[in-house]
Amino acid sequence: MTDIKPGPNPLFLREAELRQAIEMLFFAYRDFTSEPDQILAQYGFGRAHHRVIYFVGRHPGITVSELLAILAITKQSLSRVLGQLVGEGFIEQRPGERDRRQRLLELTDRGRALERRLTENQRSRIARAFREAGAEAVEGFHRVLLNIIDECNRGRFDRRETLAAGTTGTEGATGAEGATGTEGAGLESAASRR
Amino acid sequence: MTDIKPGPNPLFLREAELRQAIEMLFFAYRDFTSEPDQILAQYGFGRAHHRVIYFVGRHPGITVSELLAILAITKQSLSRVLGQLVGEGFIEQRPGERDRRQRLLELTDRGRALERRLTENQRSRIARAFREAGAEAVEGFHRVLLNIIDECNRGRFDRRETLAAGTTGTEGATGAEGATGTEGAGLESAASRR
DNA sequence: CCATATATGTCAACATGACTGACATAAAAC
DNA sequence: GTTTTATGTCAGTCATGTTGACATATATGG
Repeated sequence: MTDIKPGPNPLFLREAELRQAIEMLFFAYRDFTSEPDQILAQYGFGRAHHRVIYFVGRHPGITVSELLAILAITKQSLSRVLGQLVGEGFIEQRPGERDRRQRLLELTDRGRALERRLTENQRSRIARAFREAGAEAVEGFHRVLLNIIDECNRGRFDRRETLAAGTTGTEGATGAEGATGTEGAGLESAASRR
Repeated sequence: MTDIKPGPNPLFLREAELRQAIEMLFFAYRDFTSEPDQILAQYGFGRAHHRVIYFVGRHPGITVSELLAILAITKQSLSRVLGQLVGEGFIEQRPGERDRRQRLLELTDRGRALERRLTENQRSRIARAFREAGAEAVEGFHRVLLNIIDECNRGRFDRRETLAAGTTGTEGATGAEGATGTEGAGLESAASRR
């Protein structure tokens, strides 16, 4: 009873540990999204807009299909928010070069500004948490979180790809290629889902 | 720390690391909730019902106010789902002893069965992730996640309390007291919020 | 005892973001 | 030249959140 786990019942402790993790995920995700939500409200946007802005910013030149695969929502749902974002000048569309049916998506300057404003918030929250928890904890955080994610979605977090995305640099015209490569695996599973 | 980051630009890597964490939270939370969502759909329920069932199960005898403070939604929103759960026999209400205005909430057998079914799913996902990541990683996971949570909500995860909840055992008639004690701090902040 | 505060419930209206189903168009592919 | 694919769109529904106003029962403090 003095310190931790002189335990009367290790199963109870394990139970408590799992329950705690469940609740921490709930509170962490809620707190993590609440500040951006407030910013978005100023623009008349919601969390759905944030997700679109985020992933378009992350994968410049992404196609609508790829975006749908990442978000795992219907095209009708995406259409509403994407339409607003394009209409209000946060996102630009341009036809694909090889396949002119595609509408490649990209942030405008205005979109990039909003993206920075929104993500900056979350980034600093994470950065603070990482700093306070220490490098070793960060490693464990990654490892556990990755294992919580469905196996079919873990491909998005391959060591190679993420680092590559950061080091290939420009992120401009080549973005489409990068996005296609990154989301290839995910596309299939999501496509089969709906 | 030794063999990682031979990197060309430590700022880029840090950027990538933060971005990766943001995305992992997104995917992890989505995958984490999707299976329970499917089960809930069979009952005509949604995620909101899950949250109510979960926290009532976790704090038997909890008051409506306390539940509102945890969920951080309006009483009108809660009323709808709570009304359904009571109406369909998943949750029971009884007047408070000291304060008869209160409606103390408790799961019925039926409610407990659903709670188990729902949470079992998430618990095994977390358990698997913990097992595959290792004890050290779990420690880091906890530390980081706790730091992501708003400071005012971290009180819910005091070492003492969680373990106490696990070791006090019975979780029956004494639940009301336990719940009141556990959520006391959180109540104020949320109460002042709306 | 009466006035006020608190715990809870309820009605009504609305916004967001998801869903399904059906249909349309342009371009690619075979 | 038919079929498939990428995308868009119309129309309706549902779940879950919101605000605002008001009702009721009980507690609490002069």
